[in-house]
Amino acid sequence: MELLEGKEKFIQAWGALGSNWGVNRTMAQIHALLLLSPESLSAENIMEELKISRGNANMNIRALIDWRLVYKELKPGERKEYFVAEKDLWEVVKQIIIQRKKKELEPMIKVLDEISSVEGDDIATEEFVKMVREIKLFSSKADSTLDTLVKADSNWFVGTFLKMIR
Amino acid sequence: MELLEGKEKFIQAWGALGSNWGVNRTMAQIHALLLLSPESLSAENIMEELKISRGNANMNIRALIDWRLVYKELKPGERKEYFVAEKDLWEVVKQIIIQRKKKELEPMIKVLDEISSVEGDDIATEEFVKMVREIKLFSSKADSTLDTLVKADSNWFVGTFLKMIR
DNA sequence: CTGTACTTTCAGAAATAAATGAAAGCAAAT
DNA sequence: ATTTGCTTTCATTTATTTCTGAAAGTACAG
Repeated sequence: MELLEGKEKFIQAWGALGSNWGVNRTMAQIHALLLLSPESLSAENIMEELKISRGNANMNIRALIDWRLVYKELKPGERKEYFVAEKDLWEVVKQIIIQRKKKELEPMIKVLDEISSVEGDDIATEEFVKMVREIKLFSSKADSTLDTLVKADSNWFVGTFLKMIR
Repeated sequence: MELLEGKEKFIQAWGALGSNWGVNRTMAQIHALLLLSPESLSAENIMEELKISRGNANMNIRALIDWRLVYKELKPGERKEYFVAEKDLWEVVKQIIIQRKKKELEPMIKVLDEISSVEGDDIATEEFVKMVREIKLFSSKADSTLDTLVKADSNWFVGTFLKMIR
């Protein structure tokens, strides 16, 4: 296989994967391109390689920076901005967990808290409250487990955990 | 808060959560409704409660069954089909992991295998292959870790794991 | 201050995903 | 063999998300 073909395939695949992970296709493709690129790339470079518009490139680069999956790099003497991907995949996964936990899990827990104060003395209400409490308990556990996971370092994760769990 | 209002809020929140997890909004709402419902519901019931069309209800119930998050229940003497949600949340999470791993992670690993055979003796190719191998290694580790996780039982997970990890 | 080299914004266009509802399928009941 | 009660399909419509490109913004250089 040719290098160019391989690169192309990787970008496609990473894009498809990302689009199921709260990261849109283009965002993931930019990340893929940067992952494969040993040197940093400019917005211009990215637009050309992925054949996307300036606006699209800009918006998604910024989003990647917000997610801390990409960093800005300023070359001395140059006005243009360059970008580098976070290449430590464990760091990438961690960031995604952190972001999505904040955006999804935490609001859910808040709602569960609110609705567990439903009042009424009938069976239906009791059952509802019981279920909600159960879900709340599970979510809280998931939340703290993820916190711990995120604090754990990469080597620990891939090494020790795997052994322990077997 | 009123029972009805609480129910409504939960369905909304679960729908929003689901829509970020490869489960579309309506699918997640149906699941939420069934989670809250101590008895099984018919397609008709679901259509009414969520105010959705027959086709929509049917398609999403089907999908939930495919994901093993909902089961069919046939009441003796009745022609109509009834549905119940999987209520063990750890089971729900497990199913989602299993399905998404199959649909996303495994194809990614396949692509990584393919493209790690890129040929060429220049620096660029070498760097490409190195990066791809690294990603492949990480993905395979994630894959087997998830396998192990899925095999572990709920109590072990929420209990022992949490203690161990601290 | 003015030009230059960039980055950011955003209204509208295009692409994609999801929902509708009527028609077709299916199988138990008569 | 036909009706009846329900499920499934799918072409069309509707909603949502993403992308474009031109215009506006920013800031350094001369």
